[in-house]
Amino acid sequence: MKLTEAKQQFISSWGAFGTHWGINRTMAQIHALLLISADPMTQDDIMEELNISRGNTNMNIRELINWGLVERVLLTGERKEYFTAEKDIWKVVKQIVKERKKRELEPMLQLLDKLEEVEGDKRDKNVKTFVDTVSSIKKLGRQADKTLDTMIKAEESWFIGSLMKIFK
Amino acid sequence: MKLTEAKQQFISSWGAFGTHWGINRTMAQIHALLLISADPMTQDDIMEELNISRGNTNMNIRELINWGLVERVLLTGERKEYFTAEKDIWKVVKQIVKERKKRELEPMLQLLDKLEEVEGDKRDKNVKTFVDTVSSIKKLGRQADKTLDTMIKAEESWFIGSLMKIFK
DNA sequence: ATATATTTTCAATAATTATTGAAAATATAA
DNA sequence: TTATATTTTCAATAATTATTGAAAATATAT
Repeated sequence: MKLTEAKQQFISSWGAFGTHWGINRTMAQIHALLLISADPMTQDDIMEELNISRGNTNMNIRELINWGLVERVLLTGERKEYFTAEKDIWKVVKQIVKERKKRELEPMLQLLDKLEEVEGDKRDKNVKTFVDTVSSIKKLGRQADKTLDTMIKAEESWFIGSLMKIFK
Repeated sequence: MKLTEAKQQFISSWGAFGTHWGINRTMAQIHALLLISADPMTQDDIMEELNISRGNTNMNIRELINWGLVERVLLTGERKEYFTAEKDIWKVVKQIVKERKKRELEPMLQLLDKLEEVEGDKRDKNVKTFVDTVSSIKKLGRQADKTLDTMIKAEESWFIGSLMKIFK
């Protein structure tokens, strides 16, 4: 397979992958493109490569910057802005986990705390089922939160190395 | 907070949560409703509770059954079908992980295998960046795949207990 | 200062995805 | 068997989300 075709396939399937994770296709595609590009790219480069409009490109680059996955690069003597993606995949994964934890897991845990204090007699099976479900989700969620904190601080070798030896 | 309100909040935020994970709102809401309901429910019960149409309810129940999160219950002497959700949250999480691994991670790994074999001289930095990126994603992906296999086989106590002691 | 390049915004539009509801299919009862 | 209840399908429609493109804002050069 030629490089051009391989790049296309990677970008396209990374985009499709993203949509299963609540990320819009274009954002994932821009990320993919920057991941496999040796040099930083301008908005115009990205627009041309992916055949998308200026506005779309701009908004999705901003969003990638918000997620901490892409950064602006200033090249001396160049007027245009250049963009590049973090290439260390472990760092990328940790950054995504960190953001999603903050945006999704933590608010959910806060809500569950409130819901657990529902009024009513626990001898009522409807109350009991509700409270039990909420409690068990909360318990698992809190544990996930802690585990993810550990992971965010860890080196890649933690994941690649030790984990499997211990649980084999 | 009253049970009715708490239920509403739980269902609504579980639905919103789902949309960040590529699951449609209604499917997540039906799942939430069944999770916190003491007794199995019919399609009509669900339709009424969530204010959604028969077709929508039916399709999303089917999808939840495909995911292995909901099952049909036959009550003696009843003509209608009843549905109930697995209440053990650890089992639910494992089931979701299992399905997503199969549907998303495994196909992605297969693709990466192919892409890694791209033609071209690795001294060309474009080829090198592409191959290096693909390889490192693959490496992490394979490790994740193994780790998730271990998790799927494990007891909840694995997650709640040992993991933190080791990595504290 | 003015001119030009570049980035950002956002209303209009397009594309995608979810939902309805009624007809068809299936299952159970009489 | 026929009648009735229940489930399933799916074309039409609604709702949501993504994308465009041109105007406005900003930045840099002359």
